Amino acid sequence: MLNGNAPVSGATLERVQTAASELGYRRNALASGLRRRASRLIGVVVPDVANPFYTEVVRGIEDQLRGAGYLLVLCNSDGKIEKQTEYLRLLADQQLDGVILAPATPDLDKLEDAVASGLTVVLIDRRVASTVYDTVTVKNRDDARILTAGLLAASRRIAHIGGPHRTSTAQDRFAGFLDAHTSAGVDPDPRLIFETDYSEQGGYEAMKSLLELEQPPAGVFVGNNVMTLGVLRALSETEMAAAPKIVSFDPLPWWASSVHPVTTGSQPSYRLGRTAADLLLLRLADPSREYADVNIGNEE
Amino acid sequence: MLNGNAPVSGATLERVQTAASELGYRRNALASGLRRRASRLIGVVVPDVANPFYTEVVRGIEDQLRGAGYLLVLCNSDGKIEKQTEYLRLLADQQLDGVILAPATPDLDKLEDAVASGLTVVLIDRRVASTVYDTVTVKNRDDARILTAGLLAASRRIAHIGGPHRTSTAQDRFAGFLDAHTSAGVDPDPRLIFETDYSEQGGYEAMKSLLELEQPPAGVFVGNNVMTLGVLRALSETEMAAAPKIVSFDPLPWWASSVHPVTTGSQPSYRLGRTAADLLLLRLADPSREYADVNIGNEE
DNA sequence: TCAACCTATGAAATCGTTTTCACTTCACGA
DNA sequence: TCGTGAAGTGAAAACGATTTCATAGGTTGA
Repeated sequence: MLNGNAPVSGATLERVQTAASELGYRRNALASGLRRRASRLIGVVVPDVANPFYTEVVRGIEDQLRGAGYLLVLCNSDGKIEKQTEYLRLLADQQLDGVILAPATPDLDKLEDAVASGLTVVLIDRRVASTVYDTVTVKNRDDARILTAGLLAASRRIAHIGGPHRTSTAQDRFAGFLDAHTSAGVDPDPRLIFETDYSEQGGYEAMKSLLELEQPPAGVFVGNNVMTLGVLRALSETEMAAAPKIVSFDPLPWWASSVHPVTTGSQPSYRLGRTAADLLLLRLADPSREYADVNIGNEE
Repeated sequence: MLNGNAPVSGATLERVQTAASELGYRRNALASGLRRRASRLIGVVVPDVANPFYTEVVRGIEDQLRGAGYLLVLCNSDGKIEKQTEYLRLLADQQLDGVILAPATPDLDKLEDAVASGLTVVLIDRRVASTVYDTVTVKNRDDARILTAGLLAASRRIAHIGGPHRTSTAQDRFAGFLDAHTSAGVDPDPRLIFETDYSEQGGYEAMKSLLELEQPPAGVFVGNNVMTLGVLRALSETEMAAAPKIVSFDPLPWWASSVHPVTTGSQPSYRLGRTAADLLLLRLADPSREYADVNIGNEE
């Protein structure tokens, strides 16, 4: 009755509402949700909020959700499929209205389960092999190509430290890396290509290996910010006449002022979050809507 | 019945449970919560998740809550009392079991409302003028004293760029700053003392003012990490023979490798989060428990 | 054998909303 | 004046779990 759907007259409605506010009445969201089959809660599952990239994404989601009266339930999957699955299950149990998910793997099965249990899902950052989800990603391939081209302008020996090849982001960024080489007519040296797990330690070890080569690369393309932290650590441990130039995805605010300056594209993470929240709200309003696949650039 | 509280025999219970899992039965948390008057949801209200300090705190809370089967509802107050109040109200409406709050102001009234509406509250980071809350803070005064003493060992002209004096953290850190001066027998120069709002812009402007002095300070104590970003920006815009030494609260992982190195105490933010979550779980288990006021040091 | 007691079991009430439904009242046109 | 329709009202059902309650069944000791 208090949600305005009852066919009561204007005067009565008003009397009820003033009485309600005078008595300090507060609607019990649990009871309301049980009846309406909706909880006004949106889940967000990311690998790690401590990563500034995802932090900004979460921040963008929250700002957008707040306007629509939703609250945000935060979950860290640590990039592990088991944690992700467990969380999705928990979120479905809590009757969440929707979930914004940065999938740990492009594995579809687990996602299908989630959707089967009634969760509305929007994917961010990483793509999966399916077109039945709203998806928001950034221009990985283009940006990687541009960053790599910058390095190739100075030297032909460019290394690549990338994330796990099963993730679409790592694939796309590597593709951009190769694109730039093709354009420049350079054959990438396979000894300079490293695949790690997007971790600080992975970046550190890869960079160590590179520095131990007889002829270290003149430039290094690093696939994300966390690995770059490891790369910088490796660099700071090594004395060198000329350190390789570093370019990286996912900027951290301070990289310009680092001893070893890092060049990055501008990752529009905050906007990624807002866009994902928008898409989710749109789908909740109209479930039969066509699926959107938004690719966020750096323009604007 | 499915929560084990019913007086059913072992055999029957087991049969029901296997049947339930075979049918893929999932408990509806809304219905369960309505009846039990508990939602298995814990709210976290912080000024800004995009601040690495709070990010780590949130991460710690989440890790701890997950083990206990709770989910985390994240809210950014932007340090504004209105947003904080609105969120607390929303969280109470959602029948959250408890809230971990970094209070925007030491203002008690708004908090009392929240508690009156049935929310169990644990305070973090900032203290309020009341002893009826579990509180977890860090050793602000001691750390500030130690950091300042380090600067005073090199020079007697040390500046202070602090947060708003109404926050307990800013008060404590300033007190530590003064402690160090007293110990060293130095009178702080009031022209070197700045109070801002814990913002990047505030830090930037304060540092600009300092650099325009005839005799800039030899060292600067900065009250938090965000202001330090502004301080570094100001430094990078200015050519100097000898830049002032910077010490700051709340480390960012890269400050050691910055062009202008920043010295910090180690802010045990992750542990702060875990401890707060622990306290909240303890209080939920035993509401008549004595209130705890934990001060986390850097030991271990 | 029977009373007394304990345990297992199914039915029913409850949590606080929202929604449906049957019903009354009133106005209007025939 | 009566019938039709619209509009407002209050009661009751539903959401899905938990808790209480009464009852049935079984066991034990006198």
